[in-house]
Amino acid sequence: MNRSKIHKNDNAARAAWMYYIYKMNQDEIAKTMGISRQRAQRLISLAVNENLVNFKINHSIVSCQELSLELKKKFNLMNVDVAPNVSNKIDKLDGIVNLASKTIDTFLMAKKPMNLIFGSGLILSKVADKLSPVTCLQHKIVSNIGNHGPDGLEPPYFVLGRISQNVESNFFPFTVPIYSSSKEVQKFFLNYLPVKKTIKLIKNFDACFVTIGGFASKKTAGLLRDSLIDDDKYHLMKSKGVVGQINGVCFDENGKIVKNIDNYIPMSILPDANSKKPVIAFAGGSDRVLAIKAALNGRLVNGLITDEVTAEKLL
Amino acid sequence: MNRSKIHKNDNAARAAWMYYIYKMNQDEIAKTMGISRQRAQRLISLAVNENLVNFKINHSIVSCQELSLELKKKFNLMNVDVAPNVSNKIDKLDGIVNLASKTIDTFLMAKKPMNLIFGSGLILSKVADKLSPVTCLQHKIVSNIGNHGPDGLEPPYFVLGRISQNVESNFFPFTVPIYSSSKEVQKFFLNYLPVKKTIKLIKNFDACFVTIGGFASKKTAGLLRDSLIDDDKYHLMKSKGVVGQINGVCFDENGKIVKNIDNYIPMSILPDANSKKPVIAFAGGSDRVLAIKAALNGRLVNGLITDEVTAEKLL
DNA sequence: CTCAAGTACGATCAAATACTCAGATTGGGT
DNA sequence: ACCCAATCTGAGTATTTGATCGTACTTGAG
Repeated sequence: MNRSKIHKNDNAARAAWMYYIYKMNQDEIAKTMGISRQRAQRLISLAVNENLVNFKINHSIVSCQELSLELKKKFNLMNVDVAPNVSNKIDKLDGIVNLASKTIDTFLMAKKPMNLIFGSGLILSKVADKLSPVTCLQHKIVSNIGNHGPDGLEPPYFVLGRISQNVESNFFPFTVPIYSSSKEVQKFFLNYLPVKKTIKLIKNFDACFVTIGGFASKKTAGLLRDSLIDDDKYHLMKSKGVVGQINGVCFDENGKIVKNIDNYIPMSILPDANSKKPVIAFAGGSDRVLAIKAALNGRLVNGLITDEVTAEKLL
Repeated sequence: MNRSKIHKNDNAARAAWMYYIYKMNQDEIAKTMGISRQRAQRLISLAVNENLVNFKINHSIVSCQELSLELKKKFNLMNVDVAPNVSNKIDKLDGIVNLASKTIDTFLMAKKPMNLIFGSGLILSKVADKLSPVTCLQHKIVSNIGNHGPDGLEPPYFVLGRISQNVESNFFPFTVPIYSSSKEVQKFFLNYLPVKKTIKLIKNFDACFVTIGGFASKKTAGLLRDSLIDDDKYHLMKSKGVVGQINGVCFDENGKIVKNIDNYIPMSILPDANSKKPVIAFAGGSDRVLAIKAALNGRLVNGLITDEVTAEKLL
């Protein structure tokens, strides 16, 4: 955030304050600030786009509330949030993204220093874009998924980088490949000092946020779609019973991690969800129900933010 | 909150969610919910009026931020919040009310059981109306100002009652007069068992919220305006150096409590602001600057929520 | 059952807001 | 200093939202 942007945001926040809190209309705001009405309109819309304005609906929509309680009970979870579903027109993910970013905002605002661990995935990267601008130098923000793909490529969702667009904090990327193709490579990285340090941070986590990837079809398997694995590997994995993955770590329908996949040693460190600390998954969509259910049953996570339809299917 | 209202609020919340979170327009919402556009509009506006929608501006407007830091330092305060000022057209109080209700909302949401003490005053009653609907049976909500005036009249701002419109909790009114006119009356109430119990709750407070009343002129002296005292008493008090009051307890320009006013024994119990617990005043307006400054100097409170102009005058 | 009072409804219109485009301004690079 | 590109601006216009009003429906008392 550069200086001029801060100055602009200041005006935007002021305009938004007048609009949403004082309920003034754009004409009045324009007059008060000595600008044109259009400019006032643009400031307000800027404020909304820059996530300076938070809309919170302060009423648990009964059906979502109920779903969330049932999920909590059935899978013995710590945190569950269910976003209302609407029509198919609206991207289901938006609701999850909104609730997720609120949750993370809360952690970021906390005064107590924490190690906050972030995985990867489409939802998480959208969430990162939607975080409220904040400075929280007390925390450490750590990635628990490798920062390069098999060919040295940058993986598609560079979550930490996106977070740093909005949040001023201390960032610790995980400088390993998403998966190693040999034990030698794995060994090297596990003994590489910067990596060792990051692993220590991850193991001392205070909260962890991940997405759950599906495996049902070629289209829904994120790993394949993002060219992190090829067709052959995809089929090999399926034949070994893989139904989903978190940060590249594959698991079967019971949530048991599937090891021994040739040339595929996932490097991500998944925090222990049996601890008292939250390990929250953001995931939804009917093509992922199986994967989510497996992850919950295997207690790979202890919290879930999802949407109404998915929640119903999980029960 | 009766059953039908809850049901209605449920739809309202859903509509508001679609409008503010999913950014759908009223036409789309109407189609999705199978209702007319007008009805959708009315639901959204209902949601806003019922405080189901919270607008939070997530950006410390730089000048307000600075003022708040300076105030904190100058008066050694725990919490300070400054609402941006706009034009004279807009009621200055609205900004204070907004920040204040957010603050109180936070306390109400807390899981830890607390004794929350509420005083009286115009701002506080507006704040009460603006609280988000919530159930918090873990807390005790206690009044520390008497619930009847000198002639048995109900005082103008029945804050506890207004809070209970929005908040489901345990309420403890303070069943004494705002002030006693004789030591006998005072003595009776202080020994009256229900009162003793409430006093105990007040002394064990976890947070306390009050307003600061001015005394500068007949118009600005709330006590007089609300017919709790008469002209004679007002002049008597002024002659004794009174510049402001909290819950009817009068103090001079150093924030020292003025006692020995004939036939006027305020019954309110002001919590100790030298403790670590927050005692927060909601107050603003140029006619109250003197009173606010006195209260801060005398450390009758340890936190303040005010507006930009007042903050500047305090420095 | 009937009537009156109050509430809800949707059509219509006025007001407010969002978008578009063409000209103006700014700022970085040579 | 000049130029180009990018951004910003305000007028005009399209879209969306809010308010009014008369009708229809609901409710509760008699």
